[in-house]
Formats: sequence, C-alpha cells, structure tokens
Amino acid sequence: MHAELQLDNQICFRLYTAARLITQAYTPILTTLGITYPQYLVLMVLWEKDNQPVNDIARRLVLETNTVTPLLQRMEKLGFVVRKKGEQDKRQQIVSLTEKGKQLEEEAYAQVPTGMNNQLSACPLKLDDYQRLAQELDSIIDTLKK
Amino acid sequence: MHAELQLDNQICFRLYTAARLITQAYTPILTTLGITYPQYLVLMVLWEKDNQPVNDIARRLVLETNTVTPLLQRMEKLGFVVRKKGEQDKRQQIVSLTEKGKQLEEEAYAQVPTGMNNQLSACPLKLDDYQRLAQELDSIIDTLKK
DNA sequence: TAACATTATATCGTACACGATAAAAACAAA
DNA sequence: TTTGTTTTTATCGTGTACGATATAATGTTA
Repeated sequence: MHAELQLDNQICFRLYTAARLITQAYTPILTTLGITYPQYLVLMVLWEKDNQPVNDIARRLVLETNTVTPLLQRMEKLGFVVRKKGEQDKRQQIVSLTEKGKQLEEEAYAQVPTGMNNQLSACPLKLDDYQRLAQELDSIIDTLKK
Repeated sequence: MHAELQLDNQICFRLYTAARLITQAYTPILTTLGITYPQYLVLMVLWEKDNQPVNDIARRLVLETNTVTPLLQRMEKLGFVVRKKGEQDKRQQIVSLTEKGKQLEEEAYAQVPTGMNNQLSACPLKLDDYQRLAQELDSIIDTLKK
C-alpha cells in the first residue's frame, strides 16, 4: 500500500473532479442557451475579439486545433459562427460571430454568472481564496504548458 | 464587453485547463504502463480495496456508471481486471484485479510519482500551497457534489 | 526558381463523459 | 404473493480531447 498512489493524496484527481463538476454546474444554464461549455469558451474568446483564425482560438483555449476545428464546425452548423478563408493567408479559416452569436452575449451575461453564483453560494471560499486559487492554477498551467 | 464573461476572470476555465494539462502530463508515463489516466484512477481505487462493485468504484471517482462500465470493459479486455456477477446481489458486477493489474502497482509506484514531480519541478508552489489547494478544491467539490 | 521545410487546418481513430433509456434483480407494500 | 418501486448495470447517441496523419499554402534556401 503506497501512500503516493492513494486517491486522497492526489491533487490531480481533485483537479479532474472539480473541473468536471464545474462543467456539470454550467450545463443546465448553457443548455437553455443552446450551447455546451467548450462552445461557451469559444464564444467568450470571440466576444472579446471577433474574426480570429482557428489557431488563435485554439491557443487562447490551450486546446489543439484538432479539437477546435470540429467544435467550430458544430458551432457553424448551429448558426453561432461562420468560417471564411483568410484573404492574406489562404490556409487560415477566419472565425466570426453571426448575429445569433453576438446576441448570445447579453443572454449569457444575464444568466450565467448569476446561475453559477447560485450553485456555488454554499461554498465557503471567499473572494481572496478564489483569487489565490486562480494564481495557483495559473502557475500549474504555466509550468505544464510548454 | 462584460468583465464577468472574460476568460481571464474565469476560475472555471483555469480548472478545466489545469485538469487537462495535468492529464496530459500523466499520459507519457501511463502510456509506458499501457493505461490511460481514468484507467489509472480505477486501478488506484482497486489497489486500495479489491473486489468492488461498479457502483462503489463510480461513487469513489465521482463518475456515472455509464462512464465507468465501458471503462471497466476496456480494462477487462486489456487484462487488468475481471468482472464477476455478485453472489449475494446478482445485479452487481464485482470488479477484481488480475495478477497483471496487481503487478502494475509496483511499476506505477516506481514511475508515476517521480515522473510527475519531474514535470512539476519548475512549479513555484510549495507543499503548503498544494495542501491548501487540495482543501480548496475539496470545498468546491463538496459544494457541487449533490 | 526549384526543392525542402514549416505552418494552418482538416480527418481519422480511440477513449472518455454524460444525458436518456432499457432491463434485470431486489425491495416494499398492500 | 403480487404489484409497484427502487437499485444496479448496460446500451445508445452526442460532444469533446488528443495522438497520428494528410493536405494545401506559405516560407526558406540553395
């Protein structure tokens, strides 16, 4: 029985579990908006800056393009974005928000933060804790993102 | 432009990213052992206590049985576990380690902690930080696990 | 400029996750 | 004990993730 191999000692298992549970908490809210959590992430990237190539979106989300490409294809089919060949660089696909995609920002603003705060209201963590948590996660992310 | 909807303000995005990067860090090590990260989690549960029904494993990993059942079927095909109908309760499938599954514990003990420490050695977090991080993640997990 | 390397997407195969549903066994209550 | 409910597992469909590979466009270099 090796203590190093016990589940309870694993920060990694906690990260894995917390990430899944957070995504699950988003799901009912995002479902009413007609999107998934990764799709919501893509929209946030585009709400911040529209008309980006696939690569920039993938880099921002720390995802591979072979994850993002099908994600964008589904989002295009759903009418949230369009993809157009780049004019300077014809290899690129420039991803842009449709009206439907743009309008979703207001709806998300009205529903998502409130909904998530509700579900996390019983959590004992305070603002300071969340800020430190964010920094600690960033240092893990920076270390592993080569 | 709503600050609440910015990626950088999202603890959730960080959790999601950190969890994926950690899993990616495990992958090369676990690949040499012939398993994936979720399979490693199942093995850790069984190394702690062998001969458990599907439900107990799923509960321990905070996963649904419809995730764990196919996971176990793959692990059985790979020869790490066997599944036998429960004798008292014939609905249950009791999952047990094979010799191959048991022997993997020593190999994992030799390779996994060292390999992960190597990859995280550049991370500025100290033991105290990891312990507090674990507690904070637990309080998020406890809040969201209904 | 012709040949080679690099970059940006896309495609394919495999393995999770999970909501929805199904089926069999166990349990509970009338 | 018969009927209805709950529990345990399995199956199905959809959507990520990601390693491996392919392809077209761009850059580079001899």
